[in-house]
Amino acid sequence: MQVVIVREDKRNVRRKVSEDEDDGTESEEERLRDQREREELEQHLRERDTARTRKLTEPKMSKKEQEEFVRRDSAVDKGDIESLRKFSWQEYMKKRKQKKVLELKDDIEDEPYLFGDEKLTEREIREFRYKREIYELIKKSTQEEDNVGEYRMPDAYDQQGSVDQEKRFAVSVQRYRDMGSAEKMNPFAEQEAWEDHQIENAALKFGAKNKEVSDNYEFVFEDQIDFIKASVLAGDNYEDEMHAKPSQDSAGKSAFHMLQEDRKALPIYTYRDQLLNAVKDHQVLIIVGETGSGKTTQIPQYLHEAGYTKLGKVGCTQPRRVAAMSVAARVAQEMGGKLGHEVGYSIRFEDCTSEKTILKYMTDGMLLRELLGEPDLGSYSVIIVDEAHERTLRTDILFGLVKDIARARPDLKLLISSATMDAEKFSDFFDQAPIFRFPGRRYPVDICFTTAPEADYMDAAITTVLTIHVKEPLGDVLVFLPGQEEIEAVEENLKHKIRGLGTKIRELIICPIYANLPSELQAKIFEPTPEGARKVVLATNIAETSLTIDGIKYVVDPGFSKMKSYNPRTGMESLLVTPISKASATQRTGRAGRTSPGKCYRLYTAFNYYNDLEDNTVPEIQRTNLASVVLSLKSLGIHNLLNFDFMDPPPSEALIKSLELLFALGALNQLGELTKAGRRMAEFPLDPMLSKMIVVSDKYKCSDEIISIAAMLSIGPSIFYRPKDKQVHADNAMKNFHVGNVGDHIAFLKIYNSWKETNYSTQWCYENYIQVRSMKRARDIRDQLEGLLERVEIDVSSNANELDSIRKSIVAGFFPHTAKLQKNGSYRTVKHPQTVHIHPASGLSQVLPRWVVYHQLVLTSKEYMRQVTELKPEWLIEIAPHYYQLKDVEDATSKKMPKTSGRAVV
DNA sequence: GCAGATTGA
Repeated sequence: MQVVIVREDKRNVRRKVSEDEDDGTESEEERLRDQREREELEQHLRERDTARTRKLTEPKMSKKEQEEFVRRDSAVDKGDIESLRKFSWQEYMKKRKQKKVLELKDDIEDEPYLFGDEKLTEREIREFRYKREIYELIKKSTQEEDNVGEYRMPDAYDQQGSVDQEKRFAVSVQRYRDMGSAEKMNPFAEQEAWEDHQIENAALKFGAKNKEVSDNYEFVFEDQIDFIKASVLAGDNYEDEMHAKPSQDSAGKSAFHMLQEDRKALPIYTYRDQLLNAVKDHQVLIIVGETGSGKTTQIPQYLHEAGYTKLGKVGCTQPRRVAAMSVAARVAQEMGGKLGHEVGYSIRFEDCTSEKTILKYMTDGMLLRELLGEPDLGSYSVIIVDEAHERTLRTDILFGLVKDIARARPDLKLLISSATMDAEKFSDFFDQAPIFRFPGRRYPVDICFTTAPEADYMDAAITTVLTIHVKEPLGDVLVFLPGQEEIEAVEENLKHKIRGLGTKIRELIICPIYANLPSELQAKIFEPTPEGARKVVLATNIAETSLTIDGIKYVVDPGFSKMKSYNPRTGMESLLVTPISKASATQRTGRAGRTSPGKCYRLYTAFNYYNDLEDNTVPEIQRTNLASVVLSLKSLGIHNLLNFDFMDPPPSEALIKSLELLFALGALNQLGELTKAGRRMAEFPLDPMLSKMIVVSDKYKCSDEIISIAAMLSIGPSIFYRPKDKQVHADNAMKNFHVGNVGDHIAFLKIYNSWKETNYSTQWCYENYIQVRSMKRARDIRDQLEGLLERVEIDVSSNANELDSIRKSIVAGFFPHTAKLQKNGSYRTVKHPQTVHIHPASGLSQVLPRWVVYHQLVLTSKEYMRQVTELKPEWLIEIAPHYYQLKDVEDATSKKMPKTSGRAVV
C-alpha cells in the first residue's frame, strides 16, 4: 500500500532533522518550552480529530463543494439549463460521501505515528502541519476523482549519497512555470519549492523586475511572511472578454447604438431566450450569476421586451440607495429614455418615478414601506430581489412576505437573484424553485495562504504590503481591516516604514477609507494612481460590498471584521472583532480580479480557512433588535409571528422580547393586536421607542423639539468628528452644548438648533467638530418626520422653555430603559437588573444623577449606557403605571442614598 | 476615563 511507503519516508526525514538538532546541549528552559508546545499541539490535534470523527459519522457536503460540482457540470454543456435541472443530487451526494469517508479515515490512521516516543521540534511540527494542509488542499482541488489514491512521492533528497540538485531545483521552478497536474498531485514537491522560496526570501532582492532601479541594494525585512499559492478563484468568461470588446469601427454609429452593442456583449445576453422561457414556465426562479454579468441591468429590460410590463410594473430591489440610483440611471440611458419616465427609482427622501414608470428600481426597505399601502403588490407583474445573498434584515423579511404573496397571486413572477453561495438554500425556501445559473465576467485571482498562523494581523498586513510593493509588478493594493482605529494605526506604521526605506522604492500612496471618514477624504481613493506609483487602500468592510475600486490587483485579507451582535435578554449591543466567513473571504478575494488577473494574500493558513471559518455569515436577522421589524409585520396584518416563514428564524426569545416591549409601549393589546397608537407608530420609519416618543409629544406640546431629537438619535454616534490629534479641542467644543447638565438628549436638540440658526452652515460644523454629512442626514430625516406628523394628525407644537415636558416625552418612549444610581457610582437597570455605567462621552458622566433614562446599552470595555438624561422617579408612575409600581420607585427616596449625590431636576 | 462596521426606512 502506498500509504505505508509515505509513512516510512516521512519518518526518515523527521529522524534526520531531529538528530541534527538534538545535540544534547539543550537547556532546561528550552526543554520545558518544547514540551509545553508539544502538549499544546497534541491538544489541538486531538480536538481536531474528534471533530473529524464526528464528521465521519455524519458526512456532509459543504455548499462550496456542491457549487463546485454544479459549476463543473455546467461547464460541460454550458448554458443548458435542462441538463442542470435533471441532474441527480442523490447520486452525487453518495459519491462524495464515500470519497470523503475514505479520505478522513486515511488521515486519522495516519496521525498517531507522530506521537510516539520521539521528540518533535517546533520546526518538524510546523512542517508536518504544513504538509497536511497542502495535502488536504490538493485533495480538495483535484478535479478527477480517480486520481485521488495515486499520488506519487517525490524522490527524497536527503538520502545518503549524492543529492540531485538539478532535479531538485527543477521541481521548485516548475511551480512557478505552471501548476501542472503532476505537480498538483505531489504535495511534497510543493513543500520543497516552498523551502527554496523561503531561503530565497530571506534576502529580499529588490527591483528584480526592473533593471533600471535594480542597484546592488538588498532589503531585508526582519519578519518576512511566507505565502503559498493554494488555489485560484477561477475567472469566468475571461477569454470571452477579450473578444467581446466593442469593435473599433463603431465611430459612425450613434451613442444609443453603441450602448445596444455593449448590451449584447454582456455574458447574460447569450442566455436571454432561455431565461425568458424559464420565467414563463416557472413562477419563482432563483438566478445565480457572478457580479459583472449584467443581471441587474439586463433582466428587467428583457422582461420589458417580452411584454411583462403590459401586465404591471417590474420592480427590482437593491440593498443600497446608491446602487438603486446608479443602476436606474444606466438602464434609462440604455433604453433611450429619461430617468424618471419609463425607468425610475425610489429611495428614501427621493422618489424619482412617474405614472409612466414601468421599470422601478428601489431599496428593499422602500418595497417594505410600499407593502404597507399595497399588501398584494397589485401594480407589479414581476418582483426581482437582487443581491439576495447579502441577507440584509429587510431582504429576509421580504422573502417571507413575497413568498406568501406569490402563493396568493399566481400571475406574479418572482426572481431571486444572488451571487453563487446559498443558491440551494434559496431554492429550498421557495418550494424547490429552479435555479438558473450563468457565468459572470471576472478575471482569475490567485489565492495565497500563510504557511503558519500569524500572531499579529496588523503587523503581518504591513509586512505583506511592503513585500508586495517591493516584489510584485505595479497594481493597486486593497487591505481589509476591522475598523477605523486599526486603519489609522496601520497607516501611520506604513508611512514610518516607507520613510525608513527612503527613495529606493517606488512611491506608495496610502488611502484610508471607512464610512465615518469625511467625504472629501473618501474621494481620494477614486483618483487614478500616478504613473510608476502604487496605491494602497486601507478599508473596512465598506469595500467588501458597498463600493468598488477599480484597478485593484492585490488584496490583503487578515480575515477579521467587526460584527454587531445583540443580546435580547439584556438588550445589550456589542461590536466585536470576529473572524469572517468563507463566503465573505471569497467576496474579498473577488475584489482583486475586476479589471485584470490578481492575487489575494490571506493572512491565515489554509487549515484555518477550511476548519475554523464558518461557511456563511450569520444573517442579520438573527443578531439584531427586532422591535421595529415586529411592529411593521404586525401592521401588515401578520399576527402569528412565531410561525412566520423566515428563511432563518431569529431566536424566539428575541421575538418575544420585542412583543413584550411593544405591548409595554401600548402598540399592541393583550391579544397581540395592533392598537390605534401602534398604527400611528408604524407610520414612522424609526425604532418603536422613538416613534412612541413622537406620538406622545403631542400630549406634551413639544413635537417640534422631539422630532429633532429623534432625528439626531437615529443618526447615532457618527455625528461627532474626533480626530486623534484634536481630541481635546473636539471635547471642549462639545462642552458648550452640555451647559447646565441638561442631558444628552437636550444637548442633541441644542446642537441641531444651533446649526439651524447658522443657516445650516458647514463652517459652523467644522468649528464644532461635527460631521456635516450626518447633520444633513438628520435634517432630511427631520423633514420627513415633520411630513409624517401631519399624516398621523399631530400638530407641530413648540415648547422650548419647558425642558421637563421634553424630558417627559422622552421618558414616555424610553421608560423601559431606566437605571438608578448605586452607592459605588455605578448604575443598576430598574426592570431587569444589571449593572451598567454612564458612557464617558456623555455629558452626564461626571454628574451622576440619581435616576436616568438611556437610549441604548452597548458592551465595549464595560456595560455602558449611551445618551442619558435625568428623570424624576415620580414620572415613571405617572407615565407608565402599567410598567412600574410604587415599590420600584420607592428605593430611590429611601434614606440609604447619600443626599448629596443626587441633583434636583431643573 | 471612551474608542462607533455597514446598510436602510
